[in-house]
This record gives sequence, C-alpha cells and structure tokens, in this order.
Amino acid sequence: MEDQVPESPYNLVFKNIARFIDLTTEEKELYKSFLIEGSAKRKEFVMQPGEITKYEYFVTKGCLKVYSLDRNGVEHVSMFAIEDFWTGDMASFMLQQPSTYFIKALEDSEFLMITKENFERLFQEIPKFERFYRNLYQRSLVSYIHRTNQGISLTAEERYEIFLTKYPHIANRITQKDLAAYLGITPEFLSMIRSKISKR
Amino acid sequence: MEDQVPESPYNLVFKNIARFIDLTTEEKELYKSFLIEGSAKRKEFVMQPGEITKYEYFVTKGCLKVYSLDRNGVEHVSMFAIEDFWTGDMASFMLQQPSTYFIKALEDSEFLMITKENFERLFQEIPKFERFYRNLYQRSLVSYIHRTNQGISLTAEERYEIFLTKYPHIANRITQKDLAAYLGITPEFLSMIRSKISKR
DNA sequence: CATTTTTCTTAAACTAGTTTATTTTTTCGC
DNA sequence: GCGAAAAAATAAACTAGTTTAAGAAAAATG
Repeated sequence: MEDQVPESPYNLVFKNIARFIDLTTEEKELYKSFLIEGSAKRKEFVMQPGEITKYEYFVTKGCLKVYSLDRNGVEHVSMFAIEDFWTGDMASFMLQQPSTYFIKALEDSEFLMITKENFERLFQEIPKFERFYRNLYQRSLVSYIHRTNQGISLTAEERYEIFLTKYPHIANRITQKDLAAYLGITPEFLSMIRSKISKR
Repeated sequence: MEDQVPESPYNLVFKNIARFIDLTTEEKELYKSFLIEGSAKRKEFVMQPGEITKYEYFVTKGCLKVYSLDRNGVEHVSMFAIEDFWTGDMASFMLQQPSTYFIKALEDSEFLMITKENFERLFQEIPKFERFYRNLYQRSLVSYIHRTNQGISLTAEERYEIFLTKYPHIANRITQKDLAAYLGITPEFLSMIRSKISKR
C-alpha cells in the first residue's frame, strides 16, 4: 500500500514545480506565503462569468470543471482539472477583464490559489519562476495545439477514444454528459458512439 | 506613405521582443548571433513530416502555412504565420521527436531561425528571455484555448466570420481552400457559407 | 431505504457539413 | 498577354451529428 499517507497540499505543488526548477527551503517558504488554501463542496461554484478572475488554481484534491454556456444555454467544457492540475481563466486573470467561464466543483475539492499581485511579485522575488511558467505554458500550449488540430481533423468517435486513452483517470470520474460537453457533441450522440463501440 | 523604408529582419524581431523585455545593445548583438536568416520561395517546403524540427521560426516577410495530412490525405491547417509571427512545431522542437507537420511558404518568404541549442543557450546567457517566452507562450495559450472552445461551441459560419474579423489581413492573403482547411470544413462548404452570407 | 432528481439509452425526424461531379473564374508561369 | 493549372461556385445525393421525446437506470438527498 503506497500513497496511504495523505500528502500536504504544499508538498504536491512543490513536487509539481520541481519538474522544472529547484527551490531552496527559503524560496519554498516565501512561495508558500504567496498561496491561499481554498476548497469547494461538490456542485459549488468556484468562479462565475462576469467576475474578474482573482486567482489561478492548483488542484490538490477533487475535480473542477471549467465551462461556459453558449447563447442557447448549452454547456461547453474547456477543461477538467483534477489533482496536480493548474487551472483558471488565463485571459481574465492576465488582463483583469470579466470572465466568461464558470468553474464548478464536480467533487468535494481542495486547491491552492494565487492572486494576480502575488503572481507578479513571484517573478520579482524568485525570478526562476519565469522559467517554471515558461515550461508550464509551453507544455499546455503543445497539448492545446494538439487538441485544436484534433478538433478540425477527427470524428467525435476518434476524439472520444483518444480521450479515454489519454485521460482514463479523468474519464471514470466524470459523467458522460460532461464528457460530451468537452468533446463538443450531445450526450445522446456520445451514448450512440458508446453503444456502437461496445457492439464491435 | 509610412512603412516605406524596408525594416531589417532584426529590427522586426527586436521590436517583437521589446513587447515584453528590454535588451541592451550587447544583448541584442548576442541574440542576433544566435539567429540564422532563412528564406523560401512560394510553394517551397520549409519543413516536412518525419524530420526532427531543427528550428523555431520568426517570419519577417511573406506567409507560412503549418499543416498536416490525415490518413485520407486531407489537409488540416494548424496556423498561418505572417510577418511578426513565431511558428514551428513546438512538440517536435522541444522533445526532438519527428514532426507530423508540413511548413510551406504561401508567398516568397523570409524568416529568422533559432536552433534548439541556441534556444537553450539563450536562457543561460540572457535569463530574461525566460520572461519573454513566458509571456509569449501565455498569449498563445490564451488564443489557443479560445480557438479550442470556439471549435466545440460554434458553427462553421460563426467561426468563419470571427476569423474575418480577427485576421482580416491574413484572410485576404490566403485562398479559400486553405482557409477552409484551417476552419476544419471543406472548401465547397465554405463556398456555400460565403454565398449564403452575401445573399443576406 | 424510499423518493426525487439526474443521467443514460434508444429511436425517429431533422440539419450542418461532406462527397462527387461539372462548370466558371482566377491565378500563375512563361 | 496566353495557355495551363488551380481555385471557386453550384448542385444533388449522402452522412455525421442534433433535436425532440419518452422510458429505464443510476445516483443523490433526506
């Protein structure tokens, strides 16, 4: 039995950061002081459209859904953020303009938050964080470029199977309805895809 | 008549970089020594699938098309890069793995190139480039997140009109065929959309 | 554990987007 | 400027994905 000892949220984020940069004990302490601990019960909103995003989030427990509603009230999921994921509305956070996204907890969740002010201070006080974020964004960019290209070149069925392969641990924590909203199809059509797959 | 004096490619890239960081004269000279000048005639390939990407590109003149072919030989355009755009295959460049993309010049084009080695050296010699790329990637990320969300929530007609509004200067330099491949639809359907729009 | 709510499935009618084919228009290379 | 080649338009038949509706299964809440 590994993974039994519940890891502190800060250990999780330090481990995440250590993928790209090394922090001294003092730097860790300083960084820690820049973070706020937050939590949300299942179904609770973490953020709503119209708000100017105050924080970027690092999920330490649970699952958050970032989504928007179109003019017909149909939900479109931008991302699911589980443990060890960074999330938020970057455009709203960076430009301090009203968000168009909801962030909702799909499970009882815990996360660390950083404000825009502390985010800026971070780069002044510990410049190597520029490097951390350069790498973090680079990776996200690669995966978004990939997702965009999949969107214009693959069928819904192919995108579904790729999601299952790439994120099995997410797939079995979310509803098909939410997965359909992420894939850009109706839940009914996802259900048809699944029944077609199971018959072959 | 402004814009008459042909700007040197290096002035263009320095101006691009100055959006986020200030470079001293010496730093500019060093950075310049890290770059290679390149060019491609209309219809010439700058890169092809299977190659391990050697460079990232900064376009100073002309227009490059980054695209891939699916298993049915259908073209899908990832991006168009005109003057003042950075482009390349980031996944292949970063991980030094074979690319799946073509890069082709749509017009006689000129660009500056940086190798992986010089890219890494850059961060050692002039650490503030971490900040530059952090900001550059952040912006790209915002626009890719946006494009992904549009892909799952808007119709082809809406995506077409948004492209025209957002990139009018690109729209009137490329063919409808290439634009359709960017939007993820057939040229025939784009033609139908256009005739429908012109009739209203 | 019962009941209320939400999710999932199935199916038929529909629409956005594709395919194939033909003609017209534009662009390019000489 | 001319001929060839590529791009664009149009249209008919088709398919991937949507809509609407209704019932079955699963899950949340008291």
